[in-house]
Amino acid sequence: MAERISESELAVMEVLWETSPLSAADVGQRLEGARDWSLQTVKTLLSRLVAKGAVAAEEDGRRYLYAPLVDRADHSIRESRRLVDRLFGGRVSPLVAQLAEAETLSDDDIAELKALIDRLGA
Amino acid sequence: MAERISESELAVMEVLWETSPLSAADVGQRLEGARDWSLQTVKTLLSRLVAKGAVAAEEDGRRYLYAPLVDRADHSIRESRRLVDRLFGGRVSPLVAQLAEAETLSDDDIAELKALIDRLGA
DNA sequence: GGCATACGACTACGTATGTAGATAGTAATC
DNA sequence: GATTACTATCTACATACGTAGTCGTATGCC
Repeated sequence: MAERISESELAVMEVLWETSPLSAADVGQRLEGARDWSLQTVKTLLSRLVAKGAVAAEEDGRRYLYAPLVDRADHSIRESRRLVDRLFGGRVSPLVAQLAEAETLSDDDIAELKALIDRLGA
Repeated sequence: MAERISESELAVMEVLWETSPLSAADVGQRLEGARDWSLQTVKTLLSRLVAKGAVAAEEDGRRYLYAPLVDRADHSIRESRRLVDRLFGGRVSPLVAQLAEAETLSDDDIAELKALIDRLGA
């Protein structure tokens, strides 16, 4: 359950987080446009996710319906923590500071952050 | 030059960002304790980094001295952007909000962020 | 000059990842 | 009942990554 989810696998998870349960064909359909994958590729990713315990496969006749077992927020947090730990010594403000300095923070981002911090600090 | 730097490679980069240029043996020495690697492993990582264009190897007699070509801040930003884009739709505040909610933000973090945001918003 | 040592280059090997083809079973259709 | 279509399973294969051993050569010491 603590296995990492790769980038391609994440695209599949996104679909399942959006709607689930879905069949492999459904997932493939919803990925069209976003990813140029054959259905086989989607199926491989799904079975790897099942093997990793990130997705549940429930039998539905001759096919499976897939649903996420990993919570989206949990996953995001774990990955974020990893990154903050690896790159910023575990401190969040340097991350924000560097993004700000690189001008990759929009005014909206800053306003949202301000509101958030006000709430946290209250 | 835009090649990704893997996790193990990052440990090597950290050493070089700290001090450079260094010989392979120097790098190995400085990694003792942090990573339980043989010197060969360090050398392999160094040559992969050179192949990726992330590290320069300057001849120094019969050995090389290695120095980073990639800037640390640049690297951190690129990786952070990737993560924010992949997991939070490119918006930073949800990242901070989720970390806050998961209580992985210390009071110090929050204070720092507050100061930072105040500066940015000024 | 011969031997130990230090160094880079080449090779190795298991696992993860990205991407997909081939195959076999089953259900539906003619 | 035979053909067709859909599904999952198995197999495949290149590249990346983690980790390291071997080899050849140059160097320094005795």
